[in-house]
Amino acid sequence: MGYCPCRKLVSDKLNPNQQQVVETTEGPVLVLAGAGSGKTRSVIFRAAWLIMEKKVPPWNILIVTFTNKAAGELKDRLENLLQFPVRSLWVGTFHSICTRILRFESKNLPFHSNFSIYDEDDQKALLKKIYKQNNIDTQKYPLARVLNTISRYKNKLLLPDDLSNQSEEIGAYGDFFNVFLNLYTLYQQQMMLNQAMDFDDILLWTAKLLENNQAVRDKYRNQFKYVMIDEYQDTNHAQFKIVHLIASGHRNICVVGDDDQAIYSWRGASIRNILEFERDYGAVKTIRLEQNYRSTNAILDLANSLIKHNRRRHSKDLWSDLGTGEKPSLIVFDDENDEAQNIIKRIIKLNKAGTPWQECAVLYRTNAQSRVFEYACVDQKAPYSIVGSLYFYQRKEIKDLMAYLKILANPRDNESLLRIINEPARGIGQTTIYRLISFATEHNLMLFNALLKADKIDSIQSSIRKKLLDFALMLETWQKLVTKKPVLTIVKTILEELKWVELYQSSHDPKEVSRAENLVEFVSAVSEFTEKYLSDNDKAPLLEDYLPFVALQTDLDQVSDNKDTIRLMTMHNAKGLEFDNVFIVGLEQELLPHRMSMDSPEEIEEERRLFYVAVTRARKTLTLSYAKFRRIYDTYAYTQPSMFLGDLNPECFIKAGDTGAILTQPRPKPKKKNVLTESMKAYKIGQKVTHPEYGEGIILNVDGEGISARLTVSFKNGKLARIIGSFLSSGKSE
DNA sequence: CGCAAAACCGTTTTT
DNA sequence: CGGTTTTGCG
Repeated sequence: MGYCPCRKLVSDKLNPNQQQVVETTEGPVLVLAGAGSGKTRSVIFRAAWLIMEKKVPPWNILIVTFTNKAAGELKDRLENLLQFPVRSLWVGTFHSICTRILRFESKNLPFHSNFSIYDEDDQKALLKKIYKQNNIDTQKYPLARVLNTISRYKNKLLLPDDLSNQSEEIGAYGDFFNVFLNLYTLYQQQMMLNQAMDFDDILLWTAKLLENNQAVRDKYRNQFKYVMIDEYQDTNHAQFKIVHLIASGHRNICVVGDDDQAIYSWRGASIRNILEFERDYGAVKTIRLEQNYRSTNAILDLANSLIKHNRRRHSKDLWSDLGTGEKPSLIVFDDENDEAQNIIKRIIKLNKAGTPWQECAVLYRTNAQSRVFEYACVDQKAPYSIVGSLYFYQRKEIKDLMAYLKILANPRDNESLLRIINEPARGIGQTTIYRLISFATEHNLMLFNALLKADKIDSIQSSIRKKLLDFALMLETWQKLVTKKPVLTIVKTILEELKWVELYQSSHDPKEVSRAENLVEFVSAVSEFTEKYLSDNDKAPLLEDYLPFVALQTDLDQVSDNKDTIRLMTMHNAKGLEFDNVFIVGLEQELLPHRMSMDSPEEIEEERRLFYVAVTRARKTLTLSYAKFRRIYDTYAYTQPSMFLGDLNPECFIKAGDTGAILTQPRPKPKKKNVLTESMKAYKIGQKVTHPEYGEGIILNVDGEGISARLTVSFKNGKLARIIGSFLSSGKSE
């Protein structure tokens, strides 16, 4: 292993500016990197350089990426380059890194190391309860607004106490503020009681810990001697603070960003962090990467002509030596179905001509737009993946199972306990729960302990007291396994003992049956996690290793990375990715820019940047489209083309497909529902089928008709899966 | 207490 | 439109 690949590779594979990024290891470095300018590559080489040339031990390096996926890829590529594994290197998102620190430093915090992590749904549920308990009007104080306000304060590192002390300085007065502050206070109290943190808390408590505890701060300052932050334009104040607390001592910090790609200001991100980098860290070496290695000039010209309409930006022009290439096109469709069907048709054509499916991406503004594309893919039998949708972990049954896991790891987590106290149904109703809570409050017990004393609650009739106690004892038994058995065993035990899968399976409601499949799929996900974990560790993961991972995991689609499928995703999700052929759809006013984001010039500029991000994902071809009609909720309405189309230099694209015919007829006629041949309709329960991947199986359930039917199939290999009819290859022998 | 029918309500984007 | 939460009855 004495061979050092770095020097030669750096001079061979990087341009002079990129080399500077790699070799400037000491002191603050600001890399202004345009889209496709090879910034990830520079970061990877820089890490390799530190390790190989500067002999920096991997555990002294911290790299923060924007998504878990990016972190995984970065580590893989780095190990690939180095030809040896770097287990001790810290690479991850702010949230995953902070969670790690918080768990480790719990003795210095008001939280124990197995604190729960609450997602947005959990937050809402908790806050709703607080509303109810305090008789607060949801209309007058909208939940979403309150949560959003809480989030904004947390990003500024302001807890309820800080607010009441300095409400004068922040100029917060009035009715709303008072009620809000009360809600915020109660919310934080409950979170503490439950030993739970939301996503913002994770950052906030890390920042507070580093700020207030010198020993801890020194420890991490010493540990992370070299810090690199990707997508710095999308960091918020809390994140800034965390980095600053760690890096302001040694000042070996390298941040990479592009103000033109800042698309998260709604989450508290501020380009201030880029603009003021010099002020924050002193003499900065600024390096610009403007050569684009991704797209043809036809695409870059269009991108440049778009983004120059933003006023607040560092002027820069991307250039590439990849030739002119094909001119982007703009296609106008009748309605959203027409758009989806035709785009997929085009992709199929590309595929027939030799383009892999995975080199085709459809990018849209809102998740809701994915549905029609999903249908179109099913209709036309094109394989697809929806990237980054929360689909899986957001499902009720998955969240229920997760609640079991959370309560086992963290018995103080009352929210999780209440979620599953009667799930699956065990005859514990609202009244009982109410009495249980009263008992717990009266005796100052956490709910779980109250449950263990259920036989002492006189107000509950004895048959139900027994049910409560049985439930409590069951949880207690499992709890004893938590530190001894791998998480996979725990999950399987829970499912088996509750007979949960069987319960859902035996339902007559196909939706319930699909819940059974999802539970089974969850086991696969845990199993997959276990395998991955074992490649980095010596023993199988415990529950406490799994929970933080899964709480911060939003896209399940890492799995489908190597699957050859069409990629459907939001423009936000496309950040950092690239494809040969990109289709940007729904370019209409109120969709892009979105109707919630067109009140101020700043918001419009952010929407424009979002469009810019989408455009710059394309390597070879770019297709833009909009529909003249679109259904929103239950009404069809005319649309207006996006104002951003007007920004584009008309010479940069070709307009096609607008016949104007539709205008003579205000309402598009409803599409004929799936035209199908008899043989295609023939899916029946009990029928034998063959799937290209899973082999032979028997249909357990049919949901829908024809090729778009969703089938529940039990395969010979033991797998239970939910499959779309068109993916089965044969259906004989009834 | 469980179940079915009936309101209800929501869509920006994500860690 | 579609999914979840609330309601009202057995």
